[in-house]
Amino acid sequence: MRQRSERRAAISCPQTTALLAWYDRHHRRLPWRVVPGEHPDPYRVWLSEIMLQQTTVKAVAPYYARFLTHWGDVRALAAAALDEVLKSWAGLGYYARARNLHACARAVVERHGGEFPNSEAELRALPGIGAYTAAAIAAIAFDAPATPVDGNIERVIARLYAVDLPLPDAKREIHRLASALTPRRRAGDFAQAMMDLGATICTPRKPACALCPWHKGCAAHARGDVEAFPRRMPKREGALRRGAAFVALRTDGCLLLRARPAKGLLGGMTEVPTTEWLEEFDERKARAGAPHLSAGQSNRRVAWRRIPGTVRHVFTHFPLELSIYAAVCPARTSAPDGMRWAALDHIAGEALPSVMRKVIAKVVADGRTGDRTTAKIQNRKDLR
DNA sequence: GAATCGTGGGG
DNA sequence: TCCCCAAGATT
Repeated sequence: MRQRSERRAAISCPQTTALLAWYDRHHRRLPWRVVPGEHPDPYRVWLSEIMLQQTTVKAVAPYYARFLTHWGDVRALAAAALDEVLKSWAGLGYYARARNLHACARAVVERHGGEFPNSEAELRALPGIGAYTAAAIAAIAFDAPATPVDGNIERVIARLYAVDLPLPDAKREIHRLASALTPRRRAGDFAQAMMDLGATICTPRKPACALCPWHKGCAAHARGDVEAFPRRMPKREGALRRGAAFVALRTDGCLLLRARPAKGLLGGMTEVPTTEWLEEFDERKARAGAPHLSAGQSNRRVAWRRIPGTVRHVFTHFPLELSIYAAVCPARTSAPDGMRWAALDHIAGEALPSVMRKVIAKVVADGRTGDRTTAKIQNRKDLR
């Protein structure tokens, strides 16, 4: 972490003034923003900032609304069970955020009496709040002269000054440059103004420089190669991993599920049973890893059927290809240790990450499980 | 400092 | 189809 005292414009420089004026006219209307002049609820600012980490505004909006209907303040969220939070977060990705969100709510109640602290340092000490988010909350919720630097601001600043050093090494320099522009008053508006500028004008590709309040002083624009900034270090791509996933359907309309380990990839989320996901994948061995399902005394193993094709999914650091197996078993089939039967009618409420919904949807689309169960899930829309 | 950690949309 | 990357944090 970098907690250095930053130099700020004693009086707003012309650049700062111009951007704030632009923001007053062209700011985005977003669900977590309040009308100018009103003080935002720190809980809502925090909730939106956590959700917006590496996540688009469009994706966040419905989740934000749903969270507020369930948990209107930090005490309500702190009192919730983690499982319920994970269920509401399912599909949004980066699930450590949900675990930290819950831990943070409890920390705010226990350490701070249910009120968010207003200093960057205290915010930074809370779970899931890093340098960016601490500065963002301080500036937006408490109007403190802090300088959050997100991907938008990195791009805007890198272009404005034609920063040649590639990211992520340039982060320090970009933060210094952004700090120097941050006004003592309206720091929150200034930060949001740069984000809005980056999101609507100074976009990664095909920026609308003609509409930019900063284009006259923009070094990258003067050079004529705006899109070349920010420079970035090339990133290695992860090797393909493979695995098998097993979708067991019971004739009474239930699906076999289990919980993933609390930490790590998709930590704490729900899944259908799967093998490990490895670069070295042996389909024959994988098949042997299918859950052993038998019903009552008859003790006949259910047959697993390979669904043609695969399910592909791309995680941040590796692509995944899953072979899918399906089985239909009698209603009295019991669940193996550590697994449970979940009603398909309530599958939408399960903490299933997107990759698992894809897997289940694949079986549904295949549509050859051959009984009423198929018809039941084929009618469900929440699998997409 | 480098790896890990999701997902969906846009060009 | 492929590639980029979005209001980053944690270990």
